[in-house]
Amino acid sequence: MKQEIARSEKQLGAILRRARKDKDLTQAELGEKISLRQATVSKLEDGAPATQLRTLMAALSALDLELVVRPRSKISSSNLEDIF
Amino acid sequence: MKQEIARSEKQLGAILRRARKDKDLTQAELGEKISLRQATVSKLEDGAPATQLRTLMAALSALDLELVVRPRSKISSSNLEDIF
DNA sequence: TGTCAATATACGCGTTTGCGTATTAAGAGT
DNA sequence: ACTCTTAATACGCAAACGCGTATATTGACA
Repeated sequence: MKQEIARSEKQLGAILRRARKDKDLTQAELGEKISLRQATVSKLEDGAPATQLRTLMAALSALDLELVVRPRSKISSSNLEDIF
Repeated sequence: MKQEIARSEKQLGAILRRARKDKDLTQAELGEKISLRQATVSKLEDGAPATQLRTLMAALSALDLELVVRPRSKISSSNLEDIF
């Protein structure tokens, strides 16, 4: 899986949605794993800015993902190393 | 700057605190940049689990950081220190 | 076009945010 | 010990969360 960059709640939600679908899970199934409602997963993936950190971390955990914090790259869409 | 891994709100808060100090900013100064109170920055860095995504993303932006979502590595960096 | 699965949205509720304002506690240095 | 800066905590408030429950709405496909 490619490393996905998120600089906004919307981007983060989109990444989570893709990751969930890659694992062939429905929002309800993911919610089941982490004791959150399907509706809550929906809002998270939509990128609702007031979503709680707890919700994000739970989803990441269930999807076997982790966060990396790093300095912003010059080019947002991709890595320079990938180009050259 | 090395890439820091966060699997919990607490770890995320600790990373943000280090990044802020590296840039010689006080909580109040960081708050000023993103129109959040010093108290709000304090809670974020403490790893309050119900902190809003908006708050996280704003802080990352002001610190010129970005998030990367990736599959979990086998051994987390925190565990590495315990082993060696 | 109709059906079914999946996702988005709604209501009332208890909880917690971030707010303004302010105070308290902790750290660093002389 | 004292001072100055910085960080943590407190109060009351409006807003939004995630909850249970339930209902739209969407999308895919026979």
